[in-house]
Amino acid sequence: MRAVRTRRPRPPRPSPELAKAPISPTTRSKPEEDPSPLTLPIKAFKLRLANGPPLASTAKDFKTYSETCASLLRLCRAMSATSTTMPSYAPSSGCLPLVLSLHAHAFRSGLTADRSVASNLLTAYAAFTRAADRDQAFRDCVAADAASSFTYDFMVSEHVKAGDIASARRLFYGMPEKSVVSYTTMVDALMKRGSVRDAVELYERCPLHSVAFFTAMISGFVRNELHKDAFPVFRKMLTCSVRPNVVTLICVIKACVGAGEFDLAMGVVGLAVKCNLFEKSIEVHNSLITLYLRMGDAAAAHRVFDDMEVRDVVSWTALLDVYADLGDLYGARRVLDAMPARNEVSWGTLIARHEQKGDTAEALKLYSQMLADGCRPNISCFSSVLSACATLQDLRGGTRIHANALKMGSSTNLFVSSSLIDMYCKCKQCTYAQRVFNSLPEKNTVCWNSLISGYSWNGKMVEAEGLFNKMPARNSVSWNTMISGYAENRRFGDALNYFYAMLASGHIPGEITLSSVLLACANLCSLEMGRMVHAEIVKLGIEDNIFMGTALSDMYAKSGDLDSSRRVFYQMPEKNNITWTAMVQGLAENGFAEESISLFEDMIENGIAPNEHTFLAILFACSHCGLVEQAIHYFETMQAHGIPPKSKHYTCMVDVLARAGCLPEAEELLMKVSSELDTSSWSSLLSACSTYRNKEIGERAAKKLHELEKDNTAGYVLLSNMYASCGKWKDAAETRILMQGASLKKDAGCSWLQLRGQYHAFFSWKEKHPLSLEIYEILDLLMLELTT
DNA sequence: ATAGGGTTAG
Repeated sequence: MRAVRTRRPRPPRPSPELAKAPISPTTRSKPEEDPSPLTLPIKAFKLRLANGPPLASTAKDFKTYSETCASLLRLCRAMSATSTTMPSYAPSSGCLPLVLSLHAHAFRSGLTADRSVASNLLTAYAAFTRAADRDQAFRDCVAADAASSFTYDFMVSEHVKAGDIASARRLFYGMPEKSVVSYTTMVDALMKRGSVRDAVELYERCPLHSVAFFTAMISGFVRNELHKDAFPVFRKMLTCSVRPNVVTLICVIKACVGAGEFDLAMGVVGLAVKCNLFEKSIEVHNSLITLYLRMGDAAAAHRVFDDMEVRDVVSWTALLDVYADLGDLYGARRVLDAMPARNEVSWGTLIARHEQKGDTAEALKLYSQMLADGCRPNISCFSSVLSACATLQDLRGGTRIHANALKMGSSTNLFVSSSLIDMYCKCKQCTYAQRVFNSLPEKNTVCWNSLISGYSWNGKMVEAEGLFNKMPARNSVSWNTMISGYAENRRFGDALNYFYAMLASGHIPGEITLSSVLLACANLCSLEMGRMVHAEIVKLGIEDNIFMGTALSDMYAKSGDLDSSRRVFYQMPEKNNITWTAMVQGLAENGFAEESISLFEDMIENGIAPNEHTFLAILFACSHCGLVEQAIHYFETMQAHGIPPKSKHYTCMVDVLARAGCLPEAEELLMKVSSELDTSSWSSLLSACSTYRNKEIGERAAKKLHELEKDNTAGYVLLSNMYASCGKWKDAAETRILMQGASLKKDAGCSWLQLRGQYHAFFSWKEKHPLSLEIYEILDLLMLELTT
């Protein structure tokens, strides 16, 4: 024990001025008026030590001292909250010596075993974060059989606060009589660590009840996103006639919101009204705002806000979210400006909403404004703003935010690092992403998924597959990532193989899985598999889902089963512009050009906004019917809709004109926009030149094509064809030789079919199918059957 | 024991 400096050189006499005497050297230079009444008891106590009778010599006296000391300590703790602005309030500035002195005295007097003294010493040392002294005091207590239930409860919560759940657990199981307080502490700690199973086990074994205990379970389930599990606890609480309080109510409402159980929520609110629970609680009102918002009743949410007598930042932020949820980001911004005080959550909400709505640039701008406003970004904010950088592929911005996160110590947070991995991958920096991933001390499935998805986004399926095989635990997102990754990289067969593996692993496919699988089916023209997926969708009861319907209708159209495609389309209860576009396109590509055009007109009449893909489909339809006038009309309509034509649209228009024989017009259009076009437009013109035997334009087109792309085999073939069609056999032959000289070969076209899960490809000349001899024999037999 | 915001798949 250290010697305690309790006496100052010149002990002040008790007099009115002395009440204002400085209590420690650090405060001596401070202005005499003290802003807080908190220091007064400490001064009084110091005076008592300085001038009063010697310290207590009996347990009773000592109890008075130690209790005084404990209450002083509570004051110190309250003041230490303001100790950053006022250093003299820091707990070390005078109280600790008092405690040490009291402890020494108690030790000398053999009073450490007094229950009250022991527990006050314990709390005192805990307040000064002197863990070793605290633990010694606890051991003294136990040895002297002076440990009360409170002592144990306190120590359990001390260990929990220090994050030492193992010690807390050991202590808890060693408790002679477990109190409901310790049960509550343990359950809460376990829930916060995500050990839901352990928490539930304790809950089921606990013979005692209290509001806090039940509430801790409810909030624990909510924290772990197991909203539905919270309801039985609430029900049990009511059957045990434990009255819910305000905190319970808040947690239960949150559970209802999370589970989407709004009827139940209204029942709970009714109950709360009956119990008079939410009269003047700001917190309950705040949670009501969010409840009504999630119910889709923005007006009611607003009313709750308006009716509140006192509002805080949370109320205002919830209101901001009401506006944002209605899509009124401008209104949300106005709320932010009108708020009496903003914090990082208010800014973060607005930023997240802009990011979600796709206004990523504005999200980044708001982020800078937030920093300028003096708010420190938190985990959520980093996540959304990094996500914005990912969509913008803004590597510089993303790196800067990475630096900010590093500085704030948030870079190893799993939410932030998942976003970082995603951001670096979207910016084509897989190495950095991998580095972020490697630097993580602990990884969760989301990080793994992010990196896998990042590699597949960059077309690196080998790496993606390697990670997928290595990861310790997979969820359905992991499977979806692989399946859609293969579908995106046009490896449709692999996508289907992963789908089979997913089913075998016992994961239930969801909308996302099935839409990728349908995309694969559509591209493989695998009608059989597509029908199976359709059946699966009906079985899962999600056939009315707009994504499912669109993907199904598209799959049938691409597989050539237009009847089924139409049936799905017309039975859909809800359609969006993508649904309509897919159908228009399906009809166009299958040669139902008139029907495609009339469906497009229906679409416009129904007020569905066409997009660039819709127009591409309709131009395609026109080109196949030779409807030049119509095509020009739609081409102009498109621009009137504010959709700038892209190279594919020009290609299509050139194709329309060229097919109809308007070769000079086609060439003129091409020359006008040539720089933005890809080579296919020139190929298309060249091809038409061979049909219409136009040698002059054809040669110009071929020249242009050659300039743009030296290795384009199609160009040589087309040119050669054109010469052939004009009867210029010599030129045709020379072109072929030229092509071979450039060591180019025409890519072989092929067709394929699926048989018992295996794909068989058929080429026009090379690489004969291994069974081609047999196949042709059968074919001959069939032909014979048919003709006789 | 507590209200407001967040990451990966289409």
